[in-house]
Amino acid sequence: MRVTLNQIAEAAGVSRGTVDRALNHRGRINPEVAERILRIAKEMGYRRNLAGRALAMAGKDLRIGVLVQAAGTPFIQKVIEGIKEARTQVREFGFEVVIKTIPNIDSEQALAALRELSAEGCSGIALMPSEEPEFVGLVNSLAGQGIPIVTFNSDLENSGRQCFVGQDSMQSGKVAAGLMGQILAPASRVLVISGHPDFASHRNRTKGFTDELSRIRGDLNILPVQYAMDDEAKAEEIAYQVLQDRFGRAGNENVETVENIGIYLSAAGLDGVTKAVRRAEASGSVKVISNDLTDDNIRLIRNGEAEFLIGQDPHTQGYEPVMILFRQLFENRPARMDPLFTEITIKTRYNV
Amino acid sequence: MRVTLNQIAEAAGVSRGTVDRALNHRGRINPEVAERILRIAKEMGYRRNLAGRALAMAGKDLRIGVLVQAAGTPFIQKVIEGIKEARTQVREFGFEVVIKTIPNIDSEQALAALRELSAEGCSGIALMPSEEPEFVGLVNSLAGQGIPIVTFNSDLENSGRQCFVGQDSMQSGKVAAGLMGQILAPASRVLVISGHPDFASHRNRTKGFTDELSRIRGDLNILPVQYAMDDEAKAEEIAYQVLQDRFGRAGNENVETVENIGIYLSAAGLDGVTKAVRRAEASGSVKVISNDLTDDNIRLIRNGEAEFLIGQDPHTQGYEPVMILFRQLFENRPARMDPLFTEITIKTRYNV
DNA sequence: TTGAAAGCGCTAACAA
DNA sequence: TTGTTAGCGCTTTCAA
Repeated sequence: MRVTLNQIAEAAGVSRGTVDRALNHRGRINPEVAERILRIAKEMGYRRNLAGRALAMAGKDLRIGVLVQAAGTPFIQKVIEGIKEARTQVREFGFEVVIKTIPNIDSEQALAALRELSAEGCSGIALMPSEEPEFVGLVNSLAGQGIPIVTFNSDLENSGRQCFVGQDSMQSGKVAAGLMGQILAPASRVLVISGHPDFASHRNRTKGFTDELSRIRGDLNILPVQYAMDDEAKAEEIAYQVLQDRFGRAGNENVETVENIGIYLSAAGLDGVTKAVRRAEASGSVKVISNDLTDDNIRLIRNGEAEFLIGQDPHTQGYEPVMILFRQLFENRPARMDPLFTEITIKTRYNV
Repeated sequence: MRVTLNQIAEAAGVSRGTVDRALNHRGRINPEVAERILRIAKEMGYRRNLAGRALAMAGKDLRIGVLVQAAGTPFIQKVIEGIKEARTQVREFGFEVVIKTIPNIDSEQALAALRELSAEGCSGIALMPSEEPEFVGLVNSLAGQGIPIVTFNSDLENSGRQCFVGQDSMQSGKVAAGLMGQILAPASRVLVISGHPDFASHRNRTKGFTDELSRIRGDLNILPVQYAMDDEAKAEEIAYQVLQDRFGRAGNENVETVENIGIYLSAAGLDGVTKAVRRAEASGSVKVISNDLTDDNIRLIRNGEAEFLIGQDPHTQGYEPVMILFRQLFENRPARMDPLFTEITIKTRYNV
């Protein structure tokens, strides 16, 4: 049988309550007694039993709030799956997880939802932030009240938030650059299609990609970045224009077969690009690398329409923020403060 | 406050014990009553509280045994880390995890260790199997006694084991083939260095690789597979012989710069190959893909000595078997029977 | 600063 | 077949 608080109490000649105070640093205890108890506990090989703690705390109605924006997108759907998995785990200990979703990115709605979470008495909140001053103000105010805030997917660096869970976007772009550098023939052209210039993660991926690729492959011709605004049709047009340029509308006798064209998608648009490649009849010499393992993208890569997908582990982006808050509120251990960067995964048609 | 057994008992006009019997299908209950209770529980939105269960079961001294072979190798070290992480989690519920390690692969010692675990009264066992009849016999006998057995890293298909956690080696070889196919110039030569012909996972990776690569890249010249027996010096010699063949000892004026040489390591040996490449002064035109994210390999890929590493998630190979057994013994839910293949990860110097 | 005691939700042994 | 009851290890309130 494992060592319990009672056994330590007996060995130390004090009550169970005193042992609890010592072990959990609750104060209201004679420092010397505390020290002695700590020593005895160590000697006896004491390990806390979480079940006991959870049960004793069950009356407290601990509640974790989660605010999700852009809940309609396939990527965020996967994040939500992660949140829900964490919720079922947390629930089994008797605690609640309240999820508020907003279909798009909307700072008004985000602010309202955060107010609701606060009003509902959440003891910790995970959120996809808005950068509006009022929103940031509320985050800071909540943090000031001792409610830990964890940002996910997108960060809010200069705020009272405790930590961030999400991707290192710059590095994600570099990973793509490394791959592109491996598969393109000398002197090939490279087209970069990004999502939205206002979106930090899209910007950073693009920058990481172009910086690194020009560094390692000076021979390549990297075309100016174009923005598809997360619109498949737009992505298709951008890609088609570039492919056209080379192969001509009705076949071209001067095709150089060695050189090829690389396309990097730092946001949505793979479906559009696929159509453009078909339309331009250029499939043989185009190498495509895209972000995000959405169901559509997975289908496309299985079908050979892209060489690589770069993933950012959306499941973890949902799961970990909730669990970080849970552990912190439930156990009494020091909180995680440093950002948790999710793994950057590389997928081909063989391991997707 | 959440719904509890007591509340259901009250609502149903029965005792808590009866509700427990109904909800956990323990029998000794009137089927109609059980059905009614189940219905009421559902209506009230009952969710079990694991903390309560864990606490009530704490006296039972539940013990999970783990048998690890080849514990000295860097790869298995990572597996053991996974086992230990699972152990700390399981311990917090008051249960024990007993780990027995054997430095090498040794069926005698493995058998002895399994006997010990059995004698120590483990309620579930995770193990890296031996294929010796006596070992298999003991596995079957334990399974027959209702002790669930989970194999990991290496499987024991035709036995009473419940499920397997490990890699799909054949697919791992195909992933490597897909990458090699992307990065090799036309008509290049490919050298495959495997570990041991008796080792199923090495064999399967090699087969997956050569089959797939010859399928997708008929132009390549895949040399006969050679075995390095997990010996770095041997790997170095094999690689050096092949590289020699082309570049000559003291430089060669007829080097064709377009064509290159691909080396696939389906087991250990990257350090040796690296040395061979240096010795042959062939670094410019050699493309290396190796298995396993050992610390040495990570160092080498960071240093640019290989293009890709294929990982098999050793942490999960240790963590999951223990957790599968824990969940199964602790909760009363249906057990996992189908193999759990760990993710095949692709790493470059950028995302390792 | 310390002790005593109630109770968290559940299981299981025993009684009916 | 059902009810009763004694805990499991811990937290927390109240009293000393």
